[in-house]
Amino acid sequence: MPGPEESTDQPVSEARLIQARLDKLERLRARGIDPYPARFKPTSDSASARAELDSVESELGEGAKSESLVLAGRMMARRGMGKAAFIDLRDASGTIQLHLRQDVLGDEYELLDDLDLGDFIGAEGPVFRTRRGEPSIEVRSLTLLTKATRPLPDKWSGLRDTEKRFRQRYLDLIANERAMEIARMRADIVASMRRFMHGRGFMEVETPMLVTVPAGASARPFGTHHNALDRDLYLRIATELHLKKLIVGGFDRVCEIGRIFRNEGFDQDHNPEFTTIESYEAYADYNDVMEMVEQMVSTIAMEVTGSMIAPPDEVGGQPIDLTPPWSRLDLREEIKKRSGIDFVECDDIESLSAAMRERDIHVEPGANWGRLLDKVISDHVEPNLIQPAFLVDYPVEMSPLAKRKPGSDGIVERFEGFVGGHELCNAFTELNDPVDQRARFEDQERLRREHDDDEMDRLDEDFLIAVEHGMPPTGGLGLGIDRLAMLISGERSIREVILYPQLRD
RNA sequence: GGUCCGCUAGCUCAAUUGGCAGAGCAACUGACUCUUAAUCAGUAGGUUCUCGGUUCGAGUCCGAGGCGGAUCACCA
Repeated sequence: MPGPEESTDQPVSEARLIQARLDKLERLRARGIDPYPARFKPTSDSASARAELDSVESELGEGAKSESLVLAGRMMARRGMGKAAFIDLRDASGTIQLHLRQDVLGDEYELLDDLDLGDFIGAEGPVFRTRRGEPSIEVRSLTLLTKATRPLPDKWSGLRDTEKRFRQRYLDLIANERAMEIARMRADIVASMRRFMHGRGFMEVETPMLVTVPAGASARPFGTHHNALDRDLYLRIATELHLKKLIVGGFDRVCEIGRIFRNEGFDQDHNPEFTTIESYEAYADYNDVMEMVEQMVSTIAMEVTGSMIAPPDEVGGQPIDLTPPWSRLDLREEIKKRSGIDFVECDDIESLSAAMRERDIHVEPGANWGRLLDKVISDHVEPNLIQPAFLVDYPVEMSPLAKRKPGSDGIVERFEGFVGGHELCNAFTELNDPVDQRARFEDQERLRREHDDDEMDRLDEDFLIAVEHGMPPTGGLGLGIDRLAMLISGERSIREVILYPQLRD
């Protein structure tokens, strides 16, 4: 973090802008005004004031004035005309104009000389409509609430520099209305999701982020160290195994909304820390989970935006219709249709690699079979799934935690949900056969060694012991909340839906 | 990690072939009692991301680095 005031490094012109504000600060103090008063209680806000004006006008007709209101906010613009002035006041509900007159305010009008754009001020007075029709506060009392000593970004052009927007998100929020809109939308999405899950009887829990075995997904973990125990720990890469142990413990519907961490690159679809919801429901299977996902996502979209139609995934593209039911597509058939590759025929690394090379799909040297097939899916299938769809029934090789599908050799009851050409969720009928689960983990460990792949899932003995005690039939889900926020807001970069995205130092 | 693009005043952006670094907003001084990107007159404000090189002369060309973005690879 930079020091408090790096005046020696500061460009001269910026230092002069700051000094001008500090000079005003001193003048104010000299006049006995506290530039940082401890308390101020607004009785209204800009949106309520506008509503109040509509209400008194409908009652008393044009030229009506409300009772006196008290508002507080940031001064965003000023238009001075000598003995009168207009100020645009921004608060959390919007913006309203203040009208200040020297003959009304008397000595308090001089306060204006020492105010700057960006200062927080409080104003008291009735709301009225100017001759030009602008709802305005006729200010009878003006109070400085907080002096800002740095200048704001340009009031008209806003803040475009992406680096500054992400590193100093508060400036983005102040300068760009869209930034605030997205942040609100994301908060609404999470709130709506909680209502939905709680309404379905899910108990929301919190499980450890610091773990001794980073298991439950294929990903490279962040490592850390516990000093008192002198022991290496990892940041969780999934919440899956802890939640399933709660199903073993007897809860039949649990979920967790929380941050997980994957030590991988970041780009417009990936951030090293991101948020998921995972849920586990006893006596449900993956068909029940599919139904829940389409209900949940469409309900959230409706509650947050008032529509089940999400913006197109690209400029000029088709709007995305989230209305249930979503298509169920057999994975094997879909891969065949899109790439001509049949993974049942290409059942070893050599034949699959050969089929991929024929189609100019990059074959990563040393990759295992599941990883290769995943590459085929992400190259040829995923980009075509614009309207919401579930890809259903995955090969067991790439799904170590999913239950085998009865009567289908080598296939598990797993699905992934895709929207706008991106993966949204991953779910399965959970594997609860402890002998099979142990064998699957051992396969993963073997693949890790043979392919030198440190992203393979890890054997978690505590989890295996729990499953050996008996986990009822369970349907589980993992869904990316950042991706959901991108979908519903129509933003193409994950950085726009994360308030503080990862950047280089 | 590869390739490409960008970085100029607090903010948004200009700068011709390598030839005096500019504008709008913000700031400062003054005028102005219904403006709303207020208006009018004036003033000031620069490590052109950093370091090195070529050149009489570099914002501009070359090399290295930093940060950001796009794309490819990787990361389900």
